[in-house]
Amino acid sequence: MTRLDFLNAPVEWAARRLLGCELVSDIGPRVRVRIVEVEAYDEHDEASHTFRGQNARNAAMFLGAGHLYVYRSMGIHYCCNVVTGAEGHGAGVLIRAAEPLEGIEEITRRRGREGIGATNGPGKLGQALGADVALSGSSLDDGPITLVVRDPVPDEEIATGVRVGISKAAELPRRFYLRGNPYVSRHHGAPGPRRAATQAGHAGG
DNA sequence: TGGACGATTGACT
DNA sequence: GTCAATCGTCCAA
Repeated sequence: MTRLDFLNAPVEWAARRLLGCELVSDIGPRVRVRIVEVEAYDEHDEASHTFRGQNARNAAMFLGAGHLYVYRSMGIHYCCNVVTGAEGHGAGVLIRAAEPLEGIEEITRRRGREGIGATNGPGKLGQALGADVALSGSSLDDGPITLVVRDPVPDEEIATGVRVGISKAAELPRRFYLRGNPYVSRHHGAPGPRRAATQAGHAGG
């Protein structure tokens, strides 16, 4: 039992609950960021790494709520996920973007750039936190990267949209972000944060 | 054992 | 707006 057991819940609820919470990395000089954009994935989701069952890469996703899952994207980038749900279920929340709160100098050093562009994407955030696959499976309760739980964000501040960069189940509205937050990622193609609020944001309220 | 692809980013036009 | 970088994992044979 840990203070993160509340993440043992439906992944979409957990995803919304994680908005506004903070991630603290003590891998190097302390870095602390506030989560502003997430996406939900679970084992029934064709776009999820866990859809085809457990394997060596995604084993961390089956460890249960409160663990960290890190994977490599496009052979280059590292992306961070918060594992949710019960042990053996293969559900988690991708942290897509965050707002730097502490250790901004370290983030700038790792990223080679500063400002909004330093943490407004999943690969960027992974680099800013110093994450890599060696951290996959570690505990977010007392591991090198920890989750700081904050008060829930009011529903009216949460926008909903379709997920980014996937080809399967791309229509599912399982992306959640803080409405109007400048650190929410922008990307090519699909409706971005500004338009999603009017096009795909019905579920957000 | 070999071929295709990916929960992305950044540079260039 | 368009495209290259880059490599582990998965699926087919």
